[in-house]
Amino acid sequence: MDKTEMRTLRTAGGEVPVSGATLADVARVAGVSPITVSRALNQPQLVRPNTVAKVQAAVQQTGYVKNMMAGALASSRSRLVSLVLPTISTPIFADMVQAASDHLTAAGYQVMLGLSSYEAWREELLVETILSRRPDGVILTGSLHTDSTRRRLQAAQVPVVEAWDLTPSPIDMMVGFSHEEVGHAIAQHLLERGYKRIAILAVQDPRAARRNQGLQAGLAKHGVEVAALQIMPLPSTFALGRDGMAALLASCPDVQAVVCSSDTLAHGVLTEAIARGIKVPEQLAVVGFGDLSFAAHTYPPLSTVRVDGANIGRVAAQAILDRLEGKAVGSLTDTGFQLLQRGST
Amino acid sequence: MDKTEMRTLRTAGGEVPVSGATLADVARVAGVSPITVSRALNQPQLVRPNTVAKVQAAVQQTGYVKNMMAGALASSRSRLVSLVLPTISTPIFADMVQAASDHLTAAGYQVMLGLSSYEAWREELLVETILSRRPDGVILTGSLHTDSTRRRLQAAQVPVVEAWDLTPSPIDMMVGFSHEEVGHAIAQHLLERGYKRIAILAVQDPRAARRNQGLQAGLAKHGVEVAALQIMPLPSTFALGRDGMAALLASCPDVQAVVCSSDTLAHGVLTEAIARGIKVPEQLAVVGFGDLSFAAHTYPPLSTVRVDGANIGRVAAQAILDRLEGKAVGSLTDTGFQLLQRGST
DNA sequence: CTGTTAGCGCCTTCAC
DNA sequence: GTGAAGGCGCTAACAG
Repeated sequence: MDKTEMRTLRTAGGEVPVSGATLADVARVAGVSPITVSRALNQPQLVRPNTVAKVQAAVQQTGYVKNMMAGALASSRSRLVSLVLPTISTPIFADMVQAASDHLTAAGYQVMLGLSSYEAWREELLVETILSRRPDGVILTGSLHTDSTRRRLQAAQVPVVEAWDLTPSPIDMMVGFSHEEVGHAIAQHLLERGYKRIAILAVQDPRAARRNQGLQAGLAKHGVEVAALQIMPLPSTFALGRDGMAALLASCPDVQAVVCSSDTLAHGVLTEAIARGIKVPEQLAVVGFGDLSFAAHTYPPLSTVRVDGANIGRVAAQAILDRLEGKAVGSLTDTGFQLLQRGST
Repeated sequence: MDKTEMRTLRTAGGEVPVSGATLADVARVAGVSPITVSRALNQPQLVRPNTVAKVQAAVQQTGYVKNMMAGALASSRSRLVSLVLPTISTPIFADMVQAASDHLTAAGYQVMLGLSSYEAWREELLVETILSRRPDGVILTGSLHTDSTRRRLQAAQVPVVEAWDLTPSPIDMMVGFSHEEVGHAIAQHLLERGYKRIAILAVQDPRAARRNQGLQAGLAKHGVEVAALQIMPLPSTFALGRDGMAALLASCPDVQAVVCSSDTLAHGVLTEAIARGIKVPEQLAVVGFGDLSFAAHTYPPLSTVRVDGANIGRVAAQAILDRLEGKAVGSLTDTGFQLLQRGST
């Protein structure tokens, strides 16, 4: 039996071999060439089973751990996909990350996370750093990026998905829905039910702003103006919903419907209303936005625009993977949304 | 003016240089050697300002993007830190990731994310893949890992933080608190207030189980047994809280207090109670666990065990960074917890 | 099926 | 302050 030079580390649980073995070490132990080890590990079907076994034994013996940094450099394939988003504290974003991560991990890719806090300059810095890792794909949030960000991504010739939006000129691919259309749908929904004094409670998110524009445009067509507009600082929280509702009531005590930029906010509005003895939906309608399972379980259940964050994550990841495999991929994918009426309107 | 070979890409916005420039290309344009470019970019203080300027100009001109893969291989410093956790859908975990990510990004590191869905075998696979990237640090969740995971991490000689727990034998470093103590604190809190028929509603999380053990042990000391124990499948949701409460009431209609494994669950319990006309806290006490700002804003406000996820993230990240800079770091950091009484007990 | 050769792009170590 | 040589660990391309 070969005696490879193998340092060990004394720990509570006994001796542990210190990883430092390279492909060459494994090859020496297995009595084959380095490239054969590489193939036995990465494309075993190209190697005789017998040889594969010898290599696996040698891997065990040496405690070899593959070095993907070296692999990535040699092959220009990093097996890394970057996700860039404003925050993961919003449930729909968390759902998306979870789904994208699961999908990519299953396909043998690893996820790099970049959080921009809704700030374009941070996103720009993140993208710059991210590209220096030569990711095989980048998934961004929304369609608002600095020119520099767009240029860099294009120059990098890396598959890019802009998620959560649908506009005519993507950097590369887009997976999402039209926020203006969401606004229109809400307008129609409320008008059909005879609501007139409609207020908006939103955080400072550019996509929420676009939904609000859609809503206002939709209402305007029927001669209705928004009764009150309350913009809150990020991030969207339950407490903010309660505070925002209080502010809204102060400026417009006879409001009939409140449209919120998130379910979290809407839940706060609901709670504030109930705490004040306002009956929902008899005296007040509340509309949320998101994908929280609790929207169906609040008391009373919340009407909401449902968008499937997990699906967006899955589709975005798949778009990257398809592109990497050379498959043709549409540049615009509409994941749609659903206006669900429940107990609050 | 040098005419470097520079391919361009025709896009909607005009011509964009295709990144493909290397250090050597930049060096050629700047009229210096590659190593000088490297220094001008990474340790400018070692290079004459004049030279730095020339290099920066050449970088602009060539559209050079640093290749950290090559850099990592040559220097054995990846500037990558891995976060491994069960899910990011739980608000306290999301807070932790946000804080750790912010801290690491500010220090020039990038974050790799691994989600294990509370499954040890997934964590094991993740750690294996992660180590092949040669991260400069790894932050895990909890203290329950397979032997193989522990061994691999030790062998890799990489700084490791196990977050969210505090047990006597860390792999390397630990940042968290004792879940048994949380249970004890809750027991004491409830007993002092005269509660006798105490029920537990929890998801299948090993740390929640440890809190429950602490609670049961604390109660047992005073001769009190748990009136009902309801374990729900993961993940913890608002809806699950309502369902769990319903189940609890079915098996124990006269329950006086419900202790939940998360605020989300507790909020569901609260809501179910209110929907049934049960008065909180007059007829029922509810205790949550977490760091949600809404715990203070539910109706009525929720008593909860507050743990600061953001702080855990920050401290864990800092522990990794300190270790990388050769500073001495304690292996056990107790981040503590706070039992906050509000309107629900 | 397996091996040889030749880099990938950068940084370390030493020299000047 | 700047440069030359060599190598980090792996894989592409081509032989055999």
